[in-house]
Amino acid sequence: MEERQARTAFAALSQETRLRIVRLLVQAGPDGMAAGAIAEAVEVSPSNVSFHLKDLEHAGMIVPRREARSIIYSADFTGLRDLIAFLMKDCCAGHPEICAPALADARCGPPKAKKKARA
Amino acid sequence: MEERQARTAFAALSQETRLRIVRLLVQAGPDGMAAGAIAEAVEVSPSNVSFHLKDLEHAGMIVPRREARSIIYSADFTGLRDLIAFLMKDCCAGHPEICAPALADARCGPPKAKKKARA
DNA sequence: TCCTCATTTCAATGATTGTTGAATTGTAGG
DNA sequence: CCTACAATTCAACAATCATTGAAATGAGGA
Repeated sequence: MEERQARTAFAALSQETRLRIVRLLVQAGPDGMAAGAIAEAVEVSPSNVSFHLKDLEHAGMIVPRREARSIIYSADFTGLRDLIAFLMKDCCAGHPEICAPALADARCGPPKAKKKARA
Repeated sequence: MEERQARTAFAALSQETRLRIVRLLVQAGPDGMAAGAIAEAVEVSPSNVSFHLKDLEHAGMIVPRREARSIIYSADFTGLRDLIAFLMKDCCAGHPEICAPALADARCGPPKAKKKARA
C-alpha cells in the first residue's frame, strides 16, 4: 500500500461518523447494510451519510453494490487488511521485537479467557 | 484503546508531514532525533514541525525527552502497537479468518524472498 | 550575568473538511 | 406513464486545520 493511499484511509477513519460506519459494517459482515439503514444506525441525515460513505469508498474501506432499490455497503476487508499491513511494516521496520506483542494483544476472534483486568 | 484516542491517532497519521515524521522516527529507533534535525529531514520550518510534533505527541505516536539544548523525539512504539491492535480488533471482530492473512502479509522484519510481484 | 542556539508559542491567514436542506437521479410497482 | 421510494448531488455556510513569520521561552557556554 502506498503512503498516499494509507493517508487517505487514516483520514477516513479519523472522523467519528465514518469510524462508526466502518465498525458497524465490519460487525455486519459480508452481507453489509443499505445506506438508509446505516444512516438510521449512526443517526445522521441521509445526505450526510452518503457523503461519508463516498469518502470511505474512495479510501478503500467499504464497497458498494446495488440491490433492488437499495445500495448495500459492506466492509472492504482487503482494504482494512492492507492498512494494517502498512502500519505494521512501518512500526516493525527494523524493530520486529517491539511490535511482536501487538499480534498477541490483538488476538483475532473473541477473547478466550482473560487473565486479569486488561481492557 | 478507546475509540476517541484511536481517532486522534488516525488523524495524526493522515497528514503528510506528520506521517513522514513518524516513519522517520520509527526508522531512527529508540535513539530518536532532535526537533531541528527532523525539521531539516522533512523540509519544513521549525515552527511548523513543532506544531506537528505536538500533535503527534498528543496522539501518543511519539515521545519527547530533553537532552542538553535539544529536544529529542522518538517513536512511541507502545502507542503504535495499541493502534494496530485497535484496528485488528475491529477488523477481526467475528471474522478472524479474513484478517489472518494480514499477519503473514505484514511480516515483521525485512522481506525474506518474495514469491512474485505482489505489491 | 550575558549571549547564543534550539525550540516553542502566538496571531493571522488561507485551505480543507463537515453539515444542512433542497433538488436530482435512478429503481420498482400500479 | 405516473407515483413512491432510496440514495446521491449540489451550493452554501460553519468549523477545523495547516502554514507563516515574529516574538518568547529555556538551556548552556563564555
